Amino acid sequence: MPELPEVETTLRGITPHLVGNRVAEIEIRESRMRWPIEDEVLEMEQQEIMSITRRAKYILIHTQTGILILHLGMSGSLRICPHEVELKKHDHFIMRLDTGMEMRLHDPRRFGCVLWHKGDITAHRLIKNLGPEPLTDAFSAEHLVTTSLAKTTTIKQHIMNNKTVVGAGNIYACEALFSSGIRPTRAAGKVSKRKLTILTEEIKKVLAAAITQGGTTLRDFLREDGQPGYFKQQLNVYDREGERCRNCPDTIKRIVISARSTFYCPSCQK
DNA sequence: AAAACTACCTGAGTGC
DNA sequence: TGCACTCAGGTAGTTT
Repeated sequence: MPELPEVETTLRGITPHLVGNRVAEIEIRESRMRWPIEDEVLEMEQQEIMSITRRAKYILIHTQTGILILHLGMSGSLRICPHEVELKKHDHFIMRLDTGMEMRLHDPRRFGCVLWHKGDITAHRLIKNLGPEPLTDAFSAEHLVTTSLAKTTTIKQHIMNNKTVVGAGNIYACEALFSSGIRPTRAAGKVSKRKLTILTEEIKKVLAAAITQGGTTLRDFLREDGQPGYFKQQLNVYDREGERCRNCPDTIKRIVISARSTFYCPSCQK
């Protein structure tokens, strides 16, 4: 499952293949995704793709009359390949272009979605309540301090909440908390303003670094051209239970916070 | 209103 | 080799 850097990497990878080209054919091979893929997406056929943007982990493919909203869920990926390449199991949605290439949505767990939307995207039910983008000025230390005020929920849950900030998935939430020296279990309202300021910057830094590296590869994520990302080798705590901290002699611990594996260093994170 | 919980689904890995 | 079990990157929708 792709986190924000993987989604951004995917978006950058598919854009040159799609933008400016015409959709020749849409094929729905399996409509049972998080929500059914409706036949209304066929409206894309014969239309030119104008641009591709992203809001949180939603990829937005714009045509003249509407927007295709894609989400990769936990196991989704997009591939660009020539029409002749054999389809794989779990290739559920195909967008064929007039160039002879096509984009395929592959998603074994089917937690992703494919929706067609007409009109103002900011008013869409999935988009309208989202918090700020992490890599913009809208996500500031002041914003994190304000939203954390008096919160008794853990700081990890708080930064993973899409209303606080989007794009801090499980891996990068763990990593940013490590870099900031904050224990994931600490109540959000009990983290100092100084630490929240550091955390704001570390969330930006870890996401930006991962995007630069082309996203982290875990299990089934492949970039759109099939090449793996290279970020995993520089994770400090995620999936490193029992291994030595890269910053001190202590050992990385694994705990569970709201059913999600959480990794931290007991010495470096207070 | 906020926090906690549930649901969606397949496949990889582990232990017996 | 097979079976039972646990776990996995997300998040909308429901319940407390």
